[in-house]
Amino acid sequence: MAFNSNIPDIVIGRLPIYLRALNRLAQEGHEVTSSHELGKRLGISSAQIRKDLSHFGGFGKQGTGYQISYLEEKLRQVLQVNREWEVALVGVGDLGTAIAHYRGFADRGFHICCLFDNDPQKVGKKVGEGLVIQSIDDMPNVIKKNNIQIAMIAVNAEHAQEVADQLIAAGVRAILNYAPINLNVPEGVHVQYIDPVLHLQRMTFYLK
Amino acid sequence: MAFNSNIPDIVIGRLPIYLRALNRLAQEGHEVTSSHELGKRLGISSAQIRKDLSHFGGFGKQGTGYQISYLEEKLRQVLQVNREWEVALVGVGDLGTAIAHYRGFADRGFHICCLFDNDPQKVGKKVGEGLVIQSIDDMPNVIKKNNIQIAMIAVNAEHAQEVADQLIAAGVRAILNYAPINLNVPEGVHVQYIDPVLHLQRMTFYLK
DNA sequence: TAGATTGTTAATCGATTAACAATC
DNA sequence: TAGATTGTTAATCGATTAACAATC
Repeated sequence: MAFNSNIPDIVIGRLPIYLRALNRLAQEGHEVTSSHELGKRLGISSAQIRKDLSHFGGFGKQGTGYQISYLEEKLRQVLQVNREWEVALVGVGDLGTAIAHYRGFADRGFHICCLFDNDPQKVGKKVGEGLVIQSIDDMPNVIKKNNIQIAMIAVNAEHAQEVADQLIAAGVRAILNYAPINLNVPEGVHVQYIDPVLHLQRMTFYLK
Repeated sequence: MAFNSNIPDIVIGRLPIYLRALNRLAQEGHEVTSSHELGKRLGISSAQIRKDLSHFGGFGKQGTGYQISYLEEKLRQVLQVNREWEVALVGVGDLGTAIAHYRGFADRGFHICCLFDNDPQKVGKKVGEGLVIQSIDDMPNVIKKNNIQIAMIAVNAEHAQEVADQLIAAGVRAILNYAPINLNVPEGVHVQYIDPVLHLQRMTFYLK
């Protein structure tokens, strides 16, 4: 897999969307689809879908389209989601607790394996399926020992950068940040942001 | 405000990010900033920030930069977030409950004013600050009566499109969709998506 | 005044789309 | 074979960046 360097990030960003749509099509009983059908569902041009996929190989057949199960498998390979990933969650307040309870992560291959909080009152408490909240002081060691590469940050904006720095120092390479603040991270570390208010603010521009 | 039609959507999408960073700078005690400082924090070029802002007017001063409180005010005007918005939430399962409890929406001007669920067992129950879950059968009337323009969908993927159709028929023009599925909506209706797993899948591509 | 930074134009860069030969 | 759809190239479109006059 020597293609990592060439592919635009914006293309990578669309692959999970394609994969999700394929899952759905399969669930609905389809076995085959086309760039046209997929594009119609997603509001994306068929040309773009074909172009995106062509970065990784020819997965379709002229005249018939794509076999869904095969394309799913290939996209999972490309995205490296054909395995289970261990994920650390830092911050177990309201938001962190909700995340810890959310089934959607484990269902799709992301297993939350450890929880951290800096509140001594919370340390030792159980959340959800028997996960015990650990002290944030132990975070670096736990991350290193278990070779955890992915973390979610659900602490407040004031502590998010500090937590990120510690996570990265311990070896984390991908961060999903729920704190409403931009993180500064070194080259090679990936950050994605979840801030629902940003999405709402983007839409109010068009209202009235 | 006759600029709505000309501005690229991608520019609109960055304005909330600028606004968030300005809030933060103000909180840290800054009174003035520059496109360079802002860009450094956000990982965006200063030229892009100046270009983006220039779509809406000249908010800075040569030599000194931008007065933060003034720029915040202007961006809030542009985005129409200098007021409170009423938001409906559909689906009060685990995820919906977490959203209903989350303070971040109200804190930033989005007031969740009504909850709907199709489970008769849940209807009538209170969630959070005295909000009562209403039947989804009453949704159209409540939305219309209160002139609600924004809704969040937290039902499962199977019901999301149907719920969206009903919301739109009742007058909703902006939807924040937490269901892991793409929605087909008519022209003039805006949809934004929250699916944290998509963000994780995007990052695993780069790992190892 | 000298230094700094804006707002804007023109140049560059990159992403999307149209079109079509290949082929199932 | 006829019809359909891919994979790919070239053309178009749009977004980002560099550069600088204006000016605080």
